[in-house]
Amino acid sequence: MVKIDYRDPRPIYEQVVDGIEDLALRGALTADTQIPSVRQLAMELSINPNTIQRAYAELERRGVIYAAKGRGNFISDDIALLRTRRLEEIGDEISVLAERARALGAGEEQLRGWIERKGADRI
Amino acid sequence: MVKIDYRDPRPIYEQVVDGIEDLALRGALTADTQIPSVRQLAMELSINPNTIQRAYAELERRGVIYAAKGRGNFISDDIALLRTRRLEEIGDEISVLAERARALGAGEEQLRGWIERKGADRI
DNA sequence: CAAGTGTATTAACACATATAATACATATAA
DNA sequence: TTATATGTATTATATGTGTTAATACACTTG
Repeated sequence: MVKIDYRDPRPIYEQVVDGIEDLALRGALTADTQIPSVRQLAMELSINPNTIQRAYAELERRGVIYAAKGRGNFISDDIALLRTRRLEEIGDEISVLAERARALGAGEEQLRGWIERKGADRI
Repeated sequence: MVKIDYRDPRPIYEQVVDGIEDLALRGALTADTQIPSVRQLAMELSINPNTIQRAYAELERRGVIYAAKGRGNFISDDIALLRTRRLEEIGDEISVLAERARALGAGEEQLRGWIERKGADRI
């Protein structure tokens, strides 16, 4: 479901949050799909249940999942809205970086080069 | 010289590092310019000298400044090299973000819009 | 009823950040 | 030389965050 990278300086719970949010936004997890229970994912990743608990609480706060006491946690509907919001955030980040790059002397063609498709296009 | 934002979650020493590095890379501080002494900047920002000490040590490690015992700290030469390196980093960040945006369904014209000049062009 | 679920609480530990109080060596100006 | 300002190092303390640990309770399902 998710992978923890211990060389990543970010806290574990944040990696779990981002990992599951990413799966949901990209459509790998569809609406109302059940995700692993707190204890189950804690076992799988060999970390404390409280840490998963915290990650799930944050995912619920963000509207990525909803919790049903006694049943489990499930991917939320309205993922499309979250995806739109996330794209806006990414756009803002790119704009800020572009502005900074210009301040350091980057040219327009250099900027265009950075957003060109990079990786080998696997079919 | 630098401003501290206490709503910024980043540690103080990191804000000082980034602030001075930014001034140097953008040319607001030129080579061999003396920057405030450890105690002086600590007074000005109302923070502990040890915190400035740590920031300056990091700036020296990055090659942004050099220290002369008994004299003070000064902006390094070879800022041009650092600027090039920083631009490469920004380029990498933008590429990663662009890739993520595509994965979430962003189109090419949307990506181009994000890197277009935004703020009012002050002359 | 039993097992699995979410949720809450309290304690303990590790680590990073920041402050505080000194101390020492070096450079510069009086 | 002396006084002052500089960089640098050390030790102690406090605080916040992240994480683990051990429970406990309420709810749902078979």
